[in-house]
Amino acid sequence: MSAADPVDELITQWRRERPDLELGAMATIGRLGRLQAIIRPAIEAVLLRHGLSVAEFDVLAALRRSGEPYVLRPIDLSRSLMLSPAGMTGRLDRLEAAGHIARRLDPDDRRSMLVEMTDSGIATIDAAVTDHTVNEERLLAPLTANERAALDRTLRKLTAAHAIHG
Amino acid sequence: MSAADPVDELITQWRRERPDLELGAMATIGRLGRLQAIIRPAIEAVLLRHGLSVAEFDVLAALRRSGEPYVLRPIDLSRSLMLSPAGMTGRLDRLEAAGHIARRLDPDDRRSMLVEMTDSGIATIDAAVTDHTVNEERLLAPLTANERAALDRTLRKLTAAHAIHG
DNA sequence: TGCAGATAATACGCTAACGAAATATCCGGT
DNA sequence: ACCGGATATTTCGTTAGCGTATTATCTGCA
Repeated sequence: MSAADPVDELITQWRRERPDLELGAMATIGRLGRLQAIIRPAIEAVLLRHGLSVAEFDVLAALRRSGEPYVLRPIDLSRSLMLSPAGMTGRLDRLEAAGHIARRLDPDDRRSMLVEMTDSGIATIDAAVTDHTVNEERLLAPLTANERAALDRTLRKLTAAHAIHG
Repeated sequence: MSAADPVDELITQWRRERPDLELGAMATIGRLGRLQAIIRPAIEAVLLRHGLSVAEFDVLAALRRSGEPYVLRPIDLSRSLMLSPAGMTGRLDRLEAAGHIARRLDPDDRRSMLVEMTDSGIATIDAAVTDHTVNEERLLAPLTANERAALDRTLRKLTAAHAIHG
């Protein structure tokens, strides 16, 4: 229990001011947020070397994961990335300007567009995801294999529990 | 390993397209992000009942934790909330308009302001944090006491490891 | 066949953050 | 005592998201 931990400080302050509160969950959820605050810039830094923001990476990754011919509709992308359709329009505009994707009309549905990756987009996402996975392994490297497995199991259990009832 | 888990789907797709990648960390970090995506709206919903956004709650909470007389400088708030000074100006503007804080000149440093909570601000944050902690306990309720303790230990170890070297 | 309601993409206005610049003030070394 | 660099707040311009409205198109039912 090193006192240098910012979450411990926060909890200590709350306990002094509001000794009536149950603070265990606040501590753990606080650590969760703090971990994200550490991880996120570390991930951004690696993607930036490939000229990508996390937002752009996510779109190219969704296209790459979908397999050949790397074509999806904007509505599918917005759903799979949990982004509003309006927000997806903006992201696609930026990716198109960067030359990573191209938009064409969907021959089967004239309401819709088809988003396809360019050769540049494919090369960029393949190089970026290689670095990205190495980086993510590095970020979890302080944990033992057992700790990592337990963490993954616990996170899965939590997300599953909340996915069920909401 | 229920196939309904969106993270499992994502990993399965990547494994098919890029069998050369080490994907374990991506799965765990993906679950971490997904958990945040579940937790965040649940927290927002509770705070909204008190008329607060998470951003506003964080400011009032920092003031409340600081103890009597609930006064801090904007620069201290911006540092402790990891927010730019410009962003803090905006948040304080909104909290002032809502009547939760008041700004006055710092008698000891004329560059600086002092931010103090109003009675309304104190009443609001005390009610909100009570509900908030109950809500956070509920969010972790699917886990056993052992799982919660292990999760907290692991998160602490990870954040500590990265705080040291960066 | 034709029409009502659903659906896809985009445009628009709003919000809230950031970085940089401006302004005012403080402080340490000479 | 003074001056140069540091510090605190705010303003400004930019960015990127959201929700709503708009336009075009599709689909199912009478």
